Amino acid sequence: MAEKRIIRVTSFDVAEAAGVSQSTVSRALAGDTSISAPTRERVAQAAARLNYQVDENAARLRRGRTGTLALVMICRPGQDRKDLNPFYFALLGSTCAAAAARGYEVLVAFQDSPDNFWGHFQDRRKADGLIVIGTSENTAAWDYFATLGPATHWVCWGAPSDTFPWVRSDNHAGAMLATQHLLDRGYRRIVCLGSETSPQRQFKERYDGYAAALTAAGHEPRLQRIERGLPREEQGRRAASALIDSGERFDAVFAVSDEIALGAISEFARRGIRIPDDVGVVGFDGVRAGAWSNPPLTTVESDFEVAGSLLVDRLIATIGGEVPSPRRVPVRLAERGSTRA
Amino acid sequence: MAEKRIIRVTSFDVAEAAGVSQSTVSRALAGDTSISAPTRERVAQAAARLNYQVDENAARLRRGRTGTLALVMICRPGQDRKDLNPFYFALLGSTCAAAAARGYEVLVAFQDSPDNFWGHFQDRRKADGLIVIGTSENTAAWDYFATLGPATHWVCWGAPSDTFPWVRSDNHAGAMLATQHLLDRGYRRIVCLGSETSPQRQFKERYDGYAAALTAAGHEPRLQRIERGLPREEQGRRAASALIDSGERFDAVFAVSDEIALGAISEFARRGIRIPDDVGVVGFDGVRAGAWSNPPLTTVESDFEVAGSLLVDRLIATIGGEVPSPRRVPVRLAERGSTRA
DNA sequence: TTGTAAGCGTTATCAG
DNA sequence: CTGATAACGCTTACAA
Repeated sequence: MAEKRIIRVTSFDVAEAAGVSQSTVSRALAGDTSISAPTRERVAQAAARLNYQVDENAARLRRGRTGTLALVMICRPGQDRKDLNPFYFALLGSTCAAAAARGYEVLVAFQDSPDNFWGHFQDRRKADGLIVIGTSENTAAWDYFATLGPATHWVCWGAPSDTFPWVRSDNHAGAMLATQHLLDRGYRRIVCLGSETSPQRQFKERYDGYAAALTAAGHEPRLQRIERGLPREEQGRRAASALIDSGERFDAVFAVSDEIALGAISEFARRGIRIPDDVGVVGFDGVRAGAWSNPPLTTVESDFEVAGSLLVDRLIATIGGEVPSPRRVPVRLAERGSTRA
Repeated sequence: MAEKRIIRVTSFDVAEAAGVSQSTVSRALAGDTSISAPTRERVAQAAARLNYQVDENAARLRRGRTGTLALVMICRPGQDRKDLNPFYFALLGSTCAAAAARGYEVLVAFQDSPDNFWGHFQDRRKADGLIVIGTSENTAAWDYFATLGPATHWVCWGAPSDTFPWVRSDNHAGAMLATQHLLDRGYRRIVCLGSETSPQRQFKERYDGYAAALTAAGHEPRLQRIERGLPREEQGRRAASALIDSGERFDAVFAVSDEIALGAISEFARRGIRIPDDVGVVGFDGVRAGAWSNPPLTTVESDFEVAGSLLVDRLIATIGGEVPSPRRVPVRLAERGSTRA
């Protein structure tokens, strides 16, 4: 036992300084009500004087719980951190905030490919549960996380299938909101830029919402498909280009994501099409960049504060042994300049 | 000892299954070279069969190290997570990636005000060290972190003073790059939108770089001050407005941050000033939104991948007992549409 | 090359 | 209300 080790103030030292037993220190500091006020005070003072802080590893070892949630952010392989959809970053932030508000800490990991997929946070007692956030496009990642044992406590955002324990935006309602807004502004030939077959499940839901609103108004839904495997903005540019070249008339587009919408706007501008006069554009996500585009992008925003809270609450419920059902995050329309006033 | 507790596979179980002692299991799994190949194999198989995973809390308690770095993101009080400068999010991502590459995990906390400032990650053995990232505007936060004991291992990005152990962009060189670019494009009356007194230390360095480049070229530096306490974009709008109203001639502005530049661009547009023909604009930071403004913003980008690596490397060096010196992150100019081609 | 045994610093049970 | 004391599951010095 001749290891070299930094000297550490332990609860024994505090006990000695306060003239009580070590277990009393533990109880006093943990707020156990059975400890008398004067004792508690003496212990608190001694602890403060000695700069004592509980060793969380020892506490967790003993308790069997960590008070930590792991958050895995799934990226596209090789993708620059900077090009990650900003919505996910906002969600990361609100998740951390929600976790903190409930007394949990968050361990964050970015994962993008099979050589770094790893979800054994709970098995290793690094965390009590797992939140997985990220693009459904990375199917390998979802295949991996689907293999986690049934004892694993977890929730996810953006799951490609309903077999995952998910929290999601109310995509259907949001898409209807967007479509109805376009109709209200007098647009009639409204095309959806998106996909009904993308692993990005949300896209399908958004398309369905769009189609439902349009059909209800007596119009024909029309889908301009995005090409797979490209950056979203490029998908938007190409879809817009293809739409123009098709020769079919249209006066508005609903894009299933802001980045697609932004790409479309730039293509329309390049081809001399004026927004919002010739063509109206609505996106989905509420990313920051949309506020700076020309014109600023009208979009459907998810309440990402609610999203973070819902993720954390669901996970904590799961940890507590409940079997919570999937949840939807409410959305709202942010009217900006890409649709007529 | 009648606690209810979930049954857990321990290294004893693996030892029994493999027919070796518990310490041999520990060594075999840790890759200790003294263990013979056949034994190692038998242990690995048994562990796999039983789905055994090391309990990190026990391991850390014993080792005295956590293999974790804490990252505190300082926000403006009350600020929406979404309005956080996107550069910080990118930095968060690259820091996590750099940490993972070096075998560390990252515990993330967002903190904004005195009631949630907290830096005792190391004292509580939750982490081996601390990375603090955030706006210098939150002076209360920096006051707090300055009180951490000298034994605390930490580094920060965006410190308001040189007494902090920092990593920073090469602001001076970046500002010179931006200014020289404007000169090369034929702009002559170049005004800086910024501040030399902001707690945001980087702003002063950027102003100095701008002034140095301009002076070297035989021109007069000129500063249009931003008003404190407003959102950056609004600061940009007002500074641009004040500059126009001053009546003094100018043909370009160098803004000390992209968000200020973006605000200025929108004000120039509102007042009928054409960019880049009437006025050239350069920003600093390389935020995503700049790529979507009208016209897209020419800017100075820090290499945030390097930034993350540098933060992590410095911190690990500090943990290892070294006394590393401050480091600068290289920058580059991203030429886009807000300056003449 | 492997086994034995001593902690790491808590929390929780039990007794008083 | 408080004090002994037994784990929690691992890593590592030491012995064989």
